Amino acid sequence: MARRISPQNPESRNTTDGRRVEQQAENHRRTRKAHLSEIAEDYVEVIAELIDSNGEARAVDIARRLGVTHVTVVKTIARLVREDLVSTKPYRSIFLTDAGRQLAEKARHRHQIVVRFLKSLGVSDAAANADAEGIEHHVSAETLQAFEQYCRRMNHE
Amino acid sequence: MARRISPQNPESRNTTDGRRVEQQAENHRRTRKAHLSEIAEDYVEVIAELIDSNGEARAVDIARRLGVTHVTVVKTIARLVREDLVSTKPYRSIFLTDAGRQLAEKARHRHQIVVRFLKSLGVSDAAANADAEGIEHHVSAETLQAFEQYCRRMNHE
DNA sequence: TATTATATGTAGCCTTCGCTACACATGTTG
DNA sequence: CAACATGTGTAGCGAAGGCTACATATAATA
Repeated sequence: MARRISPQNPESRNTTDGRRVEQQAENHRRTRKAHLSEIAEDYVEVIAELIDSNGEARAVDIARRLGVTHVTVVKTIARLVREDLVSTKPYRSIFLTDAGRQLAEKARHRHQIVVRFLKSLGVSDAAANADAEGIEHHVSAETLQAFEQYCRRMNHE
Repeated sequence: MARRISPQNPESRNTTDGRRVEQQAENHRRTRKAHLSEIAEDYVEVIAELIDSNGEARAVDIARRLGVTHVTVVKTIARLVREDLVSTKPYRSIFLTDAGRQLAEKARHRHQIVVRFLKSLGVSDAAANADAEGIEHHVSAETLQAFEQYCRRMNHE
């Protein structure tokens, strides 16, 4: 029976390795935390879209666009109100605060860049749109800039 | 007071628009669902790493690498056992099933491609590693292929 | 305006990932 | 082998996103 190589010992715990492991942990922590913001961004993005096209954002429409029930929307909106991204009044539609509008703008901007970038790479429209939905939330400023640069290079030949 | 543009009417509900909205909803649904697999992939990836380097994967080591407590690991591992990705015995370390090993291999492969791709684009090592952690789970087969192709083009000068 | 259709809200449930605190098993070492 | 360190397990909590079922409010229309 294969027993422990380095038993009960927190793996090869030299400092170099420890730092690498801590870095890895930090990346995972960041990614997990990002997940909370992702949903917030999706909501404000959709809300901004709806306000632009319909003049207002109603819970049912948000629900339809996100593919959830209106109950889920109501609950999540409550969180976003707590976080001061949107505001509501009972039985009235949903508004963005200044912070919410800013976040929506940022999200939309990033989203567009990612889509454009993927298309420039030769990815189909459908896949570009689908993948961007997931990717956009995990792109650092540095990477986003690299995406933009690539698009520019492609356009200027 | 601004009243409804198109009151009580599920937005401009012509068929064309309806299809677009349904597509958007579907993308969001997929992205949300992906989140469950993400965590599974992170776990099997780390477990595979640990088995390679240490000969075994212990809960504490997984915890350290993912930046969570061992309790969280134990709980999540229970789910992965239910999903037949890993197997355990009380007070023994953690093993991958065939399905788990396969998933780990796939995840690792994708992860490497994404990192390599980002670096080829000119992104720093740190950012490439950090962003890949989030991006890798949202890259479709088609996009992954585009990434690989780009890397190949870069290497062949 | 009364009826009906649609939107919003509330109650209460599930699941998942987090956590702390404490109990118990296993390994290491004097 | 006893004592101590370290790893594993369990109880019980919170926050979030999801849901169904039902109640209530608002809007459209006969």
